[in-house]
Amino acid sequence: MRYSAPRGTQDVLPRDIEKWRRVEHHVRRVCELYGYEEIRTPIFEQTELFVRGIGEVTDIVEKEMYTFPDKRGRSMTLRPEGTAPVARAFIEHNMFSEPQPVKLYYIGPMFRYERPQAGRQRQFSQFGIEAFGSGDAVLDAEIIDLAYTLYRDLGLNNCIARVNTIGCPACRPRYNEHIRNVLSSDLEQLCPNCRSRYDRNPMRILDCKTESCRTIAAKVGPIWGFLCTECAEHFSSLQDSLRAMSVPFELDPTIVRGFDYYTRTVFEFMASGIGAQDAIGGGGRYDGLIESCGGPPTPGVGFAAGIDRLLLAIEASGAAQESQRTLGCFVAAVGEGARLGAARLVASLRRLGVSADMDYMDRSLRAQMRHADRYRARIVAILGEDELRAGTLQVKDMNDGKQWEVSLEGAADEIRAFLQSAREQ
RNA sequence: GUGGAUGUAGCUCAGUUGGUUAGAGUACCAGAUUGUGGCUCUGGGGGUCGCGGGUUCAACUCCCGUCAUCCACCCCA
Repeated sequence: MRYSAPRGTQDVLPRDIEKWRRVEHHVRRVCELYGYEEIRTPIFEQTELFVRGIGEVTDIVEKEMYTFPDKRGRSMTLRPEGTAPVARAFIEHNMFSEPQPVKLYYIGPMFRYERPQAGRQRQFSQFGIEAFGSGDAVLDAEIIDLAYTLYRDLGLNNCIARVNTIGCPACRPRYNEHIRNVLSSDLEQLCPNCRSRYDRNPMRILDCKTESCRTIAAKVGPIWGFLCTECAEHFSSLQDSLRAMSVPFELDPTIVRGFDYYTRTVFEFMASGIGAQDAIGGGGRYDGLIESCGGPPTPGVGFAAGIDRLLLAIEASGAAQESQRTLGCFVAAVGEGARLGAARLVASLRRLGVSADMDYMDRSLRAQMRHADRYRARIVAILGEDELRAGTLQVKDMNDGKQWEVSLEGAADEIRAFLQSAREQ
């Protein structure tokens, strides 16, 4: 039996690891630059947390969760997103008694049982940020600015935030009512999906991709005019803040987002050239979430982005480089008697902080040189019977081919010094 | 969950209207007068042709099923 990685999962091989580390590095750097602290939550939670947090009638909860019973029969679920677990931790550790707002970020694998395709895996990596405790629209803008800054730092230019508001439980029903009124005569023309949305969640009709639905939905018009005064103020304050921060954005009334917990601000970032799954980040405000997860009424805003898709977008936009292993010193041993001496030298080099390696395949000197070259070793130290007798070592600079002799005693220090000065040039 | 495309060496792919021991490039290993890398040359190992049936004298090739991968729908990061 030959095993393969489970459907929708992938191995990140050594040659690609540098790309991942680079993105993860920038994520951590930018988040901390903006005052967010890392939090790590479990990879699985009680199923109930996601059902309550994300919403019972969302696609994620209805058909995409990796749910399993543990040995005591309790229903557990591999986290499909990061916000609900972080909200749970916020409540569990009484963070509402810490200085507000509490600004957290996370990064790690998420799981959704879906058919894989370009930019969509069953296990995928996501990072996200959450700010709890403040309802200030400036904070919403700060988060969009953080995302924008990160994309720029990763080399993703022409990234623009598409921003909208979806009101609050006070004013949204009026807009939903409006949508139903406008579309009541066109019900027959809508796709089956949208027909059921008409009753359950009419706003979702606005971001349907079906051409016919889009033309029909176009006559609904944006929510702006239906907002309550608080939501309208919040929305205009958000735009003022974005402008003050010089964050480019465009208003897009079709952005409505998929989770139940969103209120007021919602936004998305798209990339081009990475396939049909082109959302590389999105988020919004969720003032009701903490309460619905069992905590005190606490406002919050957040954002999440898929690392895998960022990588695709970086790849599509051009410069991405493969990792190459490099070695400070390869020690080539000739003859059985030299092997021990080579092992001793390799060990001392490593203790001095010089990356070093040797041959373990009983190769000829020629083959060892070839390998040193493939390992991209800067220098090769050659130790044979002659050198052993004389207590010396041949050292060769693989860049210019120059070779010289050093005394075996203190060779490690000399090699280290050479590499040091070579690096400084 | 639905639809389409594709499965031949580690990787990228050839393989003629079905016809003998299934090929190339690359990667890997070794060697090129026995102690020196990149370039070049030579040789070598490596494939139950995804899997299971069927048609046929004969199947990598045709048919059915199945599994996997990719792409798209749905939805999202």
